[in-house]
Amino acid sequence: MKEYTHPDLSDVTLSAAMQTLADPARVAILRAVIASDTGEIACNEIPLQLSKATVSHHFESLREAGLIQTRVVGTKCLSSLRREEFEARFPGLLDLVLGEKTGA
Amino acid sequence: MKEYTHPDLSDVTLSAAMQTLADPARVAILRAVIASDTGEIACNEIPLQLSKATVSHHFESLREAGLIQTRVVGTKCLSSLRREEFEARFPGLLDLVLGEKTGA
DNA sequence: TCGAATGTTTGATTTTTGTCGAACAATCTG
DNA sequence: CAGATTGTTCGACAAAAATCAAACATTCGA
Repeated sequence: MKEYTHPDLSDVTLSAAMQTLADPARVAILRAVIASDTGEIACNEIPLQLSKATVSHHFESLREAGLIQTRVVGTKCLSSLRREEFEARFPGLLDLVLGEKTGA
Repeated sequence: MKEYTHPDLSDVTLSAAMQTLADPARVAILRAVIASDTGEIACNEIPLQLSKATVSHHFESLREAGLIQTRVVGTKCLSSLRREEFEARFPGLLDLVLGEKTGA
């Protein structure tokens, strides 16, 4: 549908990353990505009671924070974690967030 | 001046902690606390161009996130890190934030 | 080619956050 | 006690963030 741009991790500030990860909805999205069979997930497969506009915005936030990358496949766009890159930039942060009990 | 309450770290959510640490001004306060000789610092000793009302609010945020503890000494109140407790609750998080280059 | 599926974008609204000045409260000191 | 010092609290306000519905764009499939 459109071309997505993915920032270089060196351009992502810790504050920005923290802010992005501070929202439970976005963490839920990350969990859903990980829980998927393929490691990729489409916007409409997210288990959240949010409008698709809102979900789209959250995906954009995650993209800008260097947490996910998105590719277009037909009419859908599949997002996956940029785990290694993010880990290299902010060691331990992602595991800390994902390891937490849901809802925390 | 007043009695401060400090939450049990088990009542602090990761989201709340992340949100608190996502603000550069609050991180700057934490750095100032650490850089102090005694490990304690008063509100008015913070190297920030912010009104005392704003600084007071930031201290409150840090307190509610379990990051600092504050005690009253005469007319001033001295705040110090709850480093071990916070570390036990969110391992690695504080070091991640403090290790980052200023301004990030 | 037409309709269905999938997201994005726009415009609007509501909430939350950061900020300040001014008034207030508590405590020390002279 | 009077004044100075140190913070807190109270409005107020602006900026940012989260949210939605509706309109739009793109692509797949029949």
